[in-house]
Amino acid sequence: MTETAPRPTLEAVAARAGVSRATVSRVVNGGDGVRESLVERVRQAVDELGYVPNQAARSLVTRRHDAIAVVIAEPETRVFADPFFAMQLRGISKELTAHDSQLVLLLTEGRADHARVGRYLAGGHVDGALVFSLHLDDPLPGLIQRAGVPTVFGGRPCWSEGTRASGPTVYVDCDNRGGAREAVRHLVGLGRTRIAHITGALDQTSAVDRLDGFRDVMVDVDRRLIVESDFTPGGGERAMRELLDNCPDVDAVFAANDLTAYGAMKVLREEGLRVPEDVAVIGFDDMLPVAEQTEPPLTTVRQDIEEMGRLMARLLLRGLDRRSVRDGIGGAPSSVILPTTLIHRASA
Amino acid sequence: MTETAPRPTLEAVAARAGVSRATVSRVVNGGDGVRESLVERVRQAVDELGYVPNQAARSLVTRRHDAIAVVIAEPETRVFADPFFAMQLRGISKELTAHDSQLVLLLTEGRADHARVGRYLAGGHVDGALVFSLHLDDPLPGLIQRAGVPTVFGGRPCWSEGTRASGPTVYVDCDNRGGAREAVRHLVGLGRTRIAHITGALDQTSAVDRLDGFRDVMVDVDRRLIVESDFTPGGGERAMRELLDNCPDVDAVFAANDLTAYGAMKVLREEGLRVPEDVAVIGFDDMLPVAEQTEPPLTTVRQDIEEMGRLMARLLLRGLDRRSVRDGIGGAPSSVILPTTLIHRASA
DNA sequence: CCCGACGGTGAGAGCGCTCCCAGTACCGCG
DNA sequence: CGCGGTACTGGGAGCGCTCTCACCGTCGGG
Repeated sequence: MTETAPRPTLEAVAARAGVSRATVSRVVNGGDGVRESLVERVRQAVDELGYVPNQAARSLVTRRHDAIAVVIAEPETRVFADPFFAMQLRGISKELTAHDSQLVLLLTEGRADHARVGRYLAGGHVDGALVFSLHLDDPLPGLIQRAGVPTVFGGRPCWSEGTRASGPTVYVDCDNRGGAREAVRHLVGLGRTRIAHITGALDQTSAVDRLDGFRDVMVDVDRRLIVESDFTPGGGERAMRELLDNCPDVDAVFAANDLTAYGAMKVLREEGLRVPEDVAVIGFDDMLPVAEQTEPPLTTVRQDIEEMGRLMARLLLRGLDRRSVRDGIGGAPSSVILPTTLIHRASA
Repeated sequence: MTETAPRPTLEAVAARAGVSRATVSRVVNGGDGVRESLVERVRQAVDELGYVPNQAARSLVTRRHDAIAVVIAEPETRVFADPFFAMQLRGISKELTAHDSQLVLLLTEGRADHARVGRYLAGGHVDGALVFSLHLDDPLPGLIQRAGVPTVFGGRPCWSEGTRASGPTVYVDCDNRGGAREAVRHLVGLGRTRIAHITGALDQTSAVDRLDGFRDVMVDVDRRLIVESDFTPGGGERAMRELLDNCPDVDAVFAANDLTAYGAMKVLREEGLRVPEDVAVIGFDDMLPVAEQTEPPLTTVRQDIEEMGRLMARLLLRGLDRRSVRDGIGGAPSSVILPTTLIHRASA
């Protein structure tokens, strides 16, 4: 807790370098159109004084903040169990850093926080927002778009009634449905016939899409082979038990994510069933710490989470740049669906 | 990506309410010393116009930002495997929200980023900083303290030579050493005699402190019973293998954290050893998703991670408040060591 | 030889807000 | 009735920066 010293201003640098404020400003912002000898002199003055621009003053006139908000709306404890957000954040952070922007993190739980987030975003503190983890009937996306902040969503947002915004929605997602299809087809190719699906939390589009992918392949599937769950290991355990009770002849499981698969495999082991001999298991996400640690290692659908984060940031920043050059070349950025890959390990 | 509308200014609100800018400002900042009827009128004008103060303009004059930086310096991928940071962040976020402050997240990897972080903090963008995950010989803490930003560290920082700052250092940590002692004593109480320790990454004080705690109890321990590791599940596996090779008679393991314990238990199971009958295992952290999912459920030393985060934020904010009231009552806040609790589950 | 063009440079006007200080109205009291 | 307070309220300066625009010198072309 040291005392902060008063910081030198542009004026001070100008005085020391024997030039005007305007010239120093030009140098600090790139130095275009300033004689080389002067640039040098100003640079030196900046160094000597340890000058750092005052961001508040700068924002006041430029109306830019070089900061974007990351909103994670996760009322549950899933955030902890799941390295998902950490990886996305890492990707976002990298991209923003490269663009000299800051990351303002807004964690919310419960609706009460929504108003606060809406107010903050509307307050023009940031240039844009990256929004995650939306659930059905969540008023947040509507709130945010109404706040007029450029936004990119992580995962296809689902709109609750009437909150649907007018403008185009930009989001980044992976090909949940296609990935699921590939996983299930792999199980079919293995000769499995009683293939089950443990779903994710169905108030999220990712879970719904994966279920749809499962259904695409297993058209007339026995209803009891689809068990609703919630993306957690505990949920996976419960679902697997229910599955074994109802369909003891199940010979393959496609779980909505790796954590769920982990829970399911735990139950299978407890029940003395071998993976993959008796029951083949496939997960989703390829969360390394989980997928590689299971016994046997988990076959799973890989999505590049960090890349998704990076892409979201890039899309947002590109949109901001474009806007600032008065809608230059090309239209607004549009959504991106990243491909998935099936990673073959031992569990299927 | 909607277009942002021009936002109303104080002036506009003043005009609408038929008062002066100063009065509106007073109302917006609490409304003390303004006639009730006027307050009402101004409030209404604010609502009608949807006025939100311009933070940049405000910061420019007040020199406060209502934002604090959270610096996570984690070059490795540990961040992903470990819900640790997510939980701390949650705690910090809660506390900051309650104080109307924003959280600026600075993720760094590698020394190159350090300069950037130093520059950012020195740039006076935030009122203070919360810094995590320091390793030995890390120049970051020195850099930060020299930047003159009020800082609270997460975990006892270790200073590399010569970077030690002059002022007092404030940090929040749990009682790593005491917790370790309690765990090991518990194993002793169970009648175990060949008690091993798998350490964490010894370039972090938490790992060193836990090792010290182990040594406090196991004074003349067989050197081979201490195996250096790195806080990861994979590291735990390797360490456990080494342990079994060198000391097949080991009958208890105190692992530096739950993840390591998990890896160790995996190897024990593979080797056909029963937990806790043949080898008792204790972890550290009580990371719920891990500790409750192991087989058998893990006995571990619990630290309240979210509370640590919250406390760090509270300490920092308190320091800032105090400073602003010109060093009012009491001195600067000092470090806090939180107690740990041994959670008895089935593994020991 | 004059004029316009052109690369540099500096003066000055704000950006939207807070805060100091001067001003106004109204009260009670001598 | 006037005076000193008390309780508000408004005017204005100025936070540190960017950006427009006027200005200066230099150069080339007519």
